[in-house]
Order: sequence, then C-alpha cells, then structure tokens
Amino acid sequence: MTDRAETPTNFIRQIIDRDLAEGKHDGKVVTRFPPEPNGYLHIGHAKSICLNFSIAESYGGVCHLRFDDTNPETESEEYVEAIQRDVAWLGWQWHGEVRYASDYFDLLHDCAVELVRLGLAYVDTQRPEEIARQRGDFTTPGQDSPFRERPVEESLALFARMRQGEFEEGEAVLRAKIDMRSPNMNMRDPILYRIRKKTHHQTGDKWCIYPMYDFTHPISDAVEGITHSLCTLEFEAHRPLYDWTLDKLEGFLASRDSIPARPRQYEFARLNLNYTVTSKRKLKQLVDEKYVSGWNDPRMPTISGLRRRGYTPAAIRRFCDMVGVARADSVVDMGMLESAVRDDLNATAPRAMCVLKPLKLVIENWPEGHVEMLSAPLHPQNEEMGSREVPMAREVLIDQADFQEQANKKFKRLVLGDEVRLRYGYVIRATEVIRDAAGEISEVRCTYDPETLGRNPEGRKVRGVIHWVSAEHSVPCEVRMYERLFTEASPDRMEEGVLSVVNPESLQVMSECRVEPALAGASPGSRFQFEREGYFCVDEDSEPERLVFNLTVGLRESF
RNA sequence: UGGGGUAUCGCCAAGUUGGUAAGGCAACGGGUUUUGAUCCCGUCAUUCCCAGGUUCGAGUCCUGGUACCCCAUCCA
Repeated sequence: MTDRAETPTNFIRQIIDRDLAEGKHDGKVVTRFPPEPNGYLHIGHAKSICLNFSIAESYGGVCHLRFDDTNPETESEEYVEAIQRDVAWLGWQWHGEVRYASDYFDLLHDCAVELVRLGLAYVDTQRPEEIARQRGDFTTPGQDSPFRERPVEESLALFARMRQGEFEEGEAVLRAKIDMRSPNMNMRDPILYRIRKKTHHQTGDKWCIYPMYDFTHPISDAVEGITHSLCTLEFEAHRPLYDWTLDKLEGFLASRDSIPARPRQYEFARLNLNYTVTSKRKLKQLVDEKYVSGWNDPRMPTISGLRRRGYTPAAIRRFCDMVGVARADSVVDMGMLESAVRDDLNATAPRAMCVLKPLKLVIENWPEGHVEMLSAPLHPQNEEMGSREVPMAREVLIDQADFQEQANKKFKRLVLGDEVRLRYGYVIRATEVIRDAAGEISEVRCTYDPETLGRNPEGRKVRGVIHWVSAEHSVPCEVRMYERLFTEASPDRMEEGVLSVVNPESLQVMSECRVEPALAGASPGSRFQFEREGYFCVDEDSEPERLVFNLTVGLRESF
C-alpha cells in the first residue's frame, strides 16, 4: 500500500474521547478480543479484532486476547491455537499472556457464592423444560421458580454439592434472582452456572460446573481492567445483566482485587459480506459436509482461508478501516474486500507472466535454437524491485483467449494477419493457423519484427500487448481459479439453507498452465501479479516439481 | 405480540451546540500507458424512511407513522 489511510473516527472512538476528556480510567484504555475457541476466525472477527486492537494502539492503551472458554462441549485446543495464529498473523500483539475466562473459574465460583450469600442467587433444582416453561415469552411474564426463595444456606449447600459432582447434568443450576416479569428476557432469573461433566481443554476435570457467558464476561472484563468492552449488537439486551452483575459484585470484587476500572459495554454492528456467510455454524457445516477442503480452503471467508488465498494482513486491516464501525445493520459488498487486496498487491507484488491455456506460436523467422534473454522489470512503477530475465525462443506459448482468426478493432490481442506485441519482447504478426485432425487450432505460425524490441514499429500501430512464455523454458504449473462460494448475494436468506446455493463453479483447476522460469522454485505463500490476469500466490500444496498457484483476485477489467 | 435497536447515493459511511449533504467501494466519461492493470482528471444525493409541525433556516428539534434487525439455548 502506498499510503496508509488514517483510521476514520467512529462512535466508539468518540465515546472514548469523551471519557478521556472527563478523566475516566486515569486516561487508560484497555480493550479485549474475546473469541470462543469453538471455530476458526473469519473476516467478521477481523473487524472486531482490528477495532479492539487499533483503538488500544491509537490511545496508547493495550488489548488483551482472552478466550471465552466456558463451554467445554464445543471448544477445543485446536481452535485455541488457530485463533492465536490468526490474530498474530493479522499483525496484532496482545498485551501480556493469552488469557482464558477459565483462568477465573475460582474467582467466578466465589462470586457466585457471594451472590447467593447476598440473597441474589439461588439453586434451582427443576428440570430444564420446567425452567424454560416458567420463563414465559415476549408477551407473557415469567413465573417464579418454587425454589426462588430457598434459604441462602440451602442454596449454598446445594451449590457446593453441584460442584462436588453430586448432581447429574440438568438436575440443578444456579440462577440469579432478578425479575421473572422483566420485559427483557435476559433478566428473568438467568442461569449463572450449569453442570457439565466434560473435560475442559484448559482446566481438565477440575470442574463439573461451568459459568454462563453473561456471568463470566463482566467479571472477566473487570478483573482485567478492561475499560471499554466492545461487542456486537446482539448482545445489547444483555447489557443490563452485564451491569447488574458488576453492580452487585462491586464491593466483593473490590475487596478481593483492586479493580482498576468499571468496564462499560458498547455494541457495534457485526460485519456482513455479500456472496458469503460469516457464521461459524454455517462455515463449520461447509467444512463438515465437504463442500470445501477445510477451514482454510481459499474460498472460505476465514482468516486462514484468506491467508491461503493470498490476502495480506495489510489488505484485511485496510478493509476493516474502509467499512467503518457503526450501529446500523449492513451488508458490505465483496468488491470492497477485493479492492483492498488489489490496492496492496498492486504496490507489492512482483510481476510475472503465466499462460493459463497455452496455444503454441512458432516464430518462423526466428533462428532455430536461438534463445534471447529479455530483461523485464519486476514492477512497472517501482524500479527498486529489480528485474528478471525472460527467455525468448522460436516457440512461445500464449493464452488461447488471446488469439482470434478474425476480430473487430476492439480486440486488442493477436488476430490472424495482424500484429501484437509480446510483453517485454518483439512485435509479431500471425501469418497462418495450423489445425489438428479434429479441426482444432494446434498452432499459429508467426513472424517477428527484429526492429521492435524496446521501440514501436514506424507507421503502424499494433493492436495491443499480450503475455507469453517460451515453450521450451517455461515451467508447467497448476493454477486454481476461484469464484464466489455462493451464487446468491444473501445465502443466509435462502429458505433451503446456504448449502442449496453453493456455487458449483467456485473452484476451477487449470492444470496445463505454464509460468516463466523465473518463478521456478517459488515458495508457498509468495505472491505475484500474473500480468493481464490477476494476483496469485503459491499454494501450500505446491512442490518444487509441481507449482500450484491460487488466484487471489483478478485484475480490474474495463472493456 | 412485550422489550431493545437502526433508518443519509447501487454498497459502506461522515455529518458532535439546527446554518444550508465528507470520504471510500461500485458505476460512467476523458488522459497517460509495452499489463484492456496502475496512475491522473472529471461526473455521480436540491436531498437525508414517510407525513405533519417548530424555525429566517432542520439530515440534525417536536409529533405521528412505516420498514428492517436483535431477544424466549442449562450457546457465545
């Protein structure tokens, strides 16, 4: 990228500006990115990551990485590792060690006990169905549990037994005593702890009771000194519970630890991108049902998929700046993401020539066996990137799409009888078409003009410039061309489900490609612009003898 | 249906005490160009969900509508 655009302001930064002006939090800003390790990070998470980390960065604060690991049923160490890798790859550095909500299980437990002591929580020994029934619905107020007024000592004893494993899953829960008639469903005596006899990826078998998100999050934030707790809009209705928890526990927490700040939760709209999905559940479905090769399939909007596709951290961060942060639900055009990578790769990717569907050209007036090394810059605007040598020989390969036996003037490529320039080389003229037994064009005979290297022919204009490789010197490779994963702009809205609109042509493998010899041995991850085609990167499946490239994004086309 | 939100150009999104609509993406013209790329220049909301009202003046204030999103997991 040539110039790193200033991060635009947004309502959250304005809130922070105001807080700072009022002298809150001693001028400190501490944020956190709190993923649940139950899936891979996707582009939507990137927005949250960039928001949290860039705010910390620009206000001289810090940002924590904290795993919200309160549900051992769906979480795993595999995800914990992948998430750290992705955040780091995006270029952000979390403050201190990685944190886990499970680090606070002892504290959380004590907080729960305290709430019981304060008469603000109780153990409910009803079955889940009964609790759900009593919760009521949007129009019907809930009903108090018959155990709501259970004596404190009894709840304390019961909670201790829950912890000892004396109850089976579903036999008892700890509930907050708030208001069963609240219009906010989240306040109808929400469950604080439930029994799960599962091994936890961090705490092993130490616990068989696990705290719920709503109870865990505010306490974790407070303990870490988070000043601004940023989350997505769907948690808005949970904010009263977040505040309730901290209000009730304020004294207790202050007596145990010195709580440096009273965190506040602010919500922003999550990122939606058209022609894809950003829901861990749906992405997991694509993986599990083999619609893609894995979480890092280059078609996936996951961070790991984008990385394999050839996206750069800079491009993703740029994109996040471009979309902004607001409270209105929105769907961002995939074109904006693509624009962000093109912008970055245009400036940084060395150029190369690759022929996707080869068509042989024989230059009849080019001496047999003669090879000429042509110098070609690696970047048209940046000489500092240097240059490479491109061998020119009697037989060259061009793309089938770059030749037509006849065409109108709009066609700026090779036409029988007309001239075109071979990029970095000579002007050639197509003189004859040779066909095979099936009538298909097998080669095109040409002549070249030796006076046209580095200068234009006099008195005539060539139709255009096309890319090419030497038939003898080029190296065979595979190029994987990608299109959008879904055929509908809003796969989420499909009644038949997202799987019904997966694009059957989202992956097109071109296996007869030829790339110029300078790219032989290119290592996985390296990125190039194949001139007139697009940006490509070497896939992890690539081997020295068999290069494999992924299309990151095509060049902009206007004609 | 009760509660909580949001509505500014095709898509994002600024607009902070009311003063006469930023920017990006896309699109469309034109120029440069040995990438139909890049780059450059230009066009692109008399109008801010709708309807009233207050005001010299409203996207910004008031009233009343409409549309869409979120919440009824012992998920996060």
